[in-house]
This record gives sequence, C-alpha cells and structure tokens, in this order.
Amino acid sequence: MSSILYSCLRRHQQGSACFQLLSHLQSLNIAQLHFDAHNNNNSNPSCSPHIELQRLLVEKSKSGFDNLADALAVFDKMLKSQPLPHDFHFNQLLTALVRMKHYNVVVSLFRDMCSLCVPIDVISFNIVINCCCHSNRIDFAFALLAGIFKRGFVPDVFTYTTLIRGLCCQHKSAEARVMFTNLVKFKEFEPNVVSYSTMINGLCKTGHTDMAVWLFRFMEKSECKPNTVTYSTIIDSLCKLGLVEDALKLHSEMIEKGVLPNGWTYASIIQVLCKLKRWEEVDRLLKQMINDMKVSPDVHIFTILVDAYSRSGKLDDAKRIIEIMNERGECPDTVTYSALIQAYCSQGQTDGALAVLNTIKSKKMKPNCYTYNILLDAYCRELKLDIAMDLYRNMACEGLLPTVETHNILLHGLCQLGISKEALTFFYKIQDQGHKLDIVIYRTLLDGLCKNQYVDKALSLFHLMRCNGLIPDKDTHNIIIRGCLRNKKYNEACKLMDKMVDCGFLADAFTTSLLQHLVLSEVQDPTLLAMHQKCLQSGM
DNA sequence: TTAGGGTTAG
Repeated sequence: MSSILYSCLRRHQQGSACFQLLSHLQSLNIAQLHFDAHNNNNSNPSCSPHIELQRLLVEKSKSGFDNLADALAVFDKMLKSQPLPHDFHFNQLLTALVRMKHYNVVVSLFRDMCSLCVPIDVISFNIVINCCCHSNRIDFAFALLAGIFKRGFVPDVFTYTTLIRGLCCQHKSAEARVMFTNLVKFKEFEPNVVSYSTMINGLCKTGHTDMAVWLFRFMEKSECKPNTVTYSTIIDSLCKLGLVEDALKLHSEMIEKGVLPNGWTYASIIQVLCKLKRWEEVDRLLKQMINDMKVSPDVHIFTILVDAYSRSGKLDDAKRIIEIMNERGECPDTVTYSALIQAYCSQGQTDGALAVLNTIKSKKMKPNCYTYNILLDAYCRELKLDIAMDLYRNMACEGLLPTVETHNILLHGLCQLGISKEALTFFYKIQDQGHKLDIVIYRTLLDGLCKNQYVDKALSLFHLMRCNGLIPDKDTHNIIIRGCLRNKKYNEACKLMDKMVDCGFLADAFTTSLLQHLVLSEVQDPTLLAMHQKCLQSGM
C-alpha cells in the first residue's frame, strides 16, 4: 500500500467511533479467516437448501423490499440457515437495502455479519463503504478500507471510486485529487470511465472546473475515453458558470465524436438557455433532442421548462407544458407543480395557484415546504395574512415542518401589514417551539419593528441576538441604524455606527443616503453632522 | 451482488 494511502487512512481514522469499528474489525480478522476456510468447503450453492431464499433475493435486490421489517426478517432467516448462504446472497440483501436508502441499517447489519462470522468479500466491503459515504461518514469508510487490507483482500476500482466520491461529497476534493493521482502513480488502481467521471464531477462541484477540464482532456488522450456522463458533467459545470458557448461547443464536439447526449446533457444546456431567455435556441435543442437524438424529454426537463416560463411571466406557456406532459403520459411531480404554482403567483393569480395545490393533493402527492412557501409568500404580498396563516396551519396538519423561510415569509407579511406586535408574538412563539431562527429572520423583524415605530423593541432584540448565538452582520447593523435615524434616536444611531465600524462594517448606500437627507433637511443636529462627517471620511 | 452526472427558495 502506498504512503499516500496510509496518510489518507490516518487522517480519516481519528473519530473514536471509527477506532472502535476498526479494532472490532481487526479482532474479528483471525476468526474470519478460519471461517472463510470452513465456509468455502461447505457453501456449494448447487446443494444449498435455500433455493426459495435465493429466488427472493434476486427479485428484491432489483425491486427492493416492501418495507424494512421484511428485509430484516430475511436477514434473520439467512443467519439461521445451515449452512450459511454464500457471501453473494448476503451482498444481494445489502444491495436491496441500499436501493431503499437504508444506509445506516446496512452498516449495522455488516457489523452483525462480522460478529457472527458470516462470509464477506471485497464486494460486501464496497457496499458498506458506499453506505458510509452516503451517511457522510468518510471516517468509517476509510476504517473499512483498512478492514479490507487486514483481511487480506485487495481493494478494487469500485472501492477507490467510492472513496473518491465520498471525499468529494465531504468537500474534500483536494484530498480526493491527491488520492486519485497517487493511486494511479503507484499503480494501486487503474481508473475506468466511472472513476474519471467521479473525480471530474467532484472537481466541478467544488469549484475546480478548470482542473476538471484538464483531467477531461487528459482522459481524452488516454485509453479510457470520456462517455456521455463525463461530457454531461463538464457541460453542466460550464453551464452553471455561465460559459454557455463553451458548453454548446462541447455538446457539438461530443456528437461529432459519436458520444450521444442524453436527457441529462440537454437538461443542463436547456436550463441555462432558458435563464438567458434564448428561447429560439431552446426550441432548436428540444427539436434536436427529440427528432435527431430520439431522446424523450422527461419530468426533469419539463420541470426546467415550466420553471423557466414561470420566471419569465409566461403562465400560458407553463400551463401548455403541463398539458403536453399529460398528453405524453409524463406525470408532473411536486417540483413541476411547485414551479406552476410560482407561475400563477407571479401573475397575481393566487386562486389559480391554490387550485394547483389542491390538484397535487387530489393526485395523492405530497406538497413540500417549498410549495407552501411560494403560496404563503404570494398571499402575504397580497396582505391576506388570514389565508396565509390557514395554509401555515395546514402544513402542520400534513406533518410538514415549516422551514426558517416559511417563518420569515410570515413575519415579513405581518410586518408589512403594520401589525408588528403580532409579528413579535409570532417570533416568540416560534422561538419557544424550538424552530430555527437565523439572521434573516432577525433582519426581517428588526426592519418591521423599526418601520412601525417599535424601535425600542427592535433595539432590545438587536442586543439579544448575540445571546441567541447570532452575530449581527452588516445588513443587520444598517437596518437598526436606519431605524434609529428614522425615529430620531440620533445618539443611539451614532453609537451603533461606531460599533458597526469596530466590527469591520461600513454604512451601506441606503444608510448614507438617509443620513444625507436628514443632514440637509433637519435642524442642524451635531450628532447627525458628526455621523455624516465620519461617513464621508471613511468613504462610506 | 458493489462505484459516476440533474430541477424548486426569502
């Protein structure tokens, strides 16, 4: 094993829980080797008594179990079988659980398997490593890599690709890159197209598209050529960076090289073209996708279109897309309907939006918090707080936990309506209920209180922020300073401005212009003049 | 039997 791998292992084996697992695996090592020898003599699948179990596992590893209890019951049955089923079958069970996204259960079962000397192989390890990565436990994943070595197994391309993906998901693409490079350098693994694509995606998602493009070009010159996923990954990153011409160029390049774009490729490009309102090109690409590439637009692409039309105020076009989807038998999902709700709301048609919400429910689909937030925002803008509050209560009835955005929308609505006392009561209620309060919530409430002549309440709240673990930022300082200025609390405003400057923030354009207005229009106040002078001197 | 890319938000 190369030194780089040792250093990766060391770095990721620092959690105590991780050490426990590692020592657990090490202690089982000798027993396992004995078991493997024993099992190899006794696990001939052809004379296995569990044909029915095997048939079930083949089916469930593809479709998944109906529920977790069923899967666990099968696992239990397998443990009680004599002789024990082959590692292949245990892996099938673990795979079925991975498909159901029960990652922690897989890790737990794997531990049981180790304790009970159930046969495991490098594939079992790979499955569990993948689960650790999905559960953001990269430390466990590396402990398991150590387990592979301890058992005398050899990590394969799946093992390393999974670990590289795990590191990238933890925003550790630099470590992933070093690991990738050194593994290749020391001939520990030969990356395939999935490994390259994984590394390229990790670099793209962590803001290193330039490096990703370099690796992509390197790959092109190697034996392992980029495929549709590799091209789509780079194209998506270029689109997200606004480098649409480069993305379109690469799209043409892939077609020339015979690598066919798929729905994912088109989704990225269509989305950026929609954002840029290059509608003719959107139409051209949609036609090319459907007619030339024979790629049917899926719910994802349709949702991008509904969202784009919604943002451009094209409600009729958004509705037309839903009709097309229904004609083609492509079911809009909650996200598609949320985009449609947004389209109605942005045209001031809240009743239409509410009808869409009811459509979602009538189709036995579950609206999510985002869906509700869009509607709540629209009703708050119309100052129909009673309807907004009804919807908020509906969320709770439907078992939806409101987000910090939900509360911010409602607080903003209450303040806009001029009922800041109610806003304050609502704020304390959500605080008592243990909901998350962020700086935006404070900004909204402080602004609302100041604008409704409750500046003293605002000042107490501002001073309480730190007690609640929130450090006032530049915007929050400016809001409270403007509130004091508007309410003629010039001394307080002056003190707060000094404090703000001490924190390293400057007055923003709104504050300086208000200050200038007051200096020009009010009776000459020495504090105001001093503040204005400070602003001028510091270049605010 | 194991690894890769996407949509909604104040």
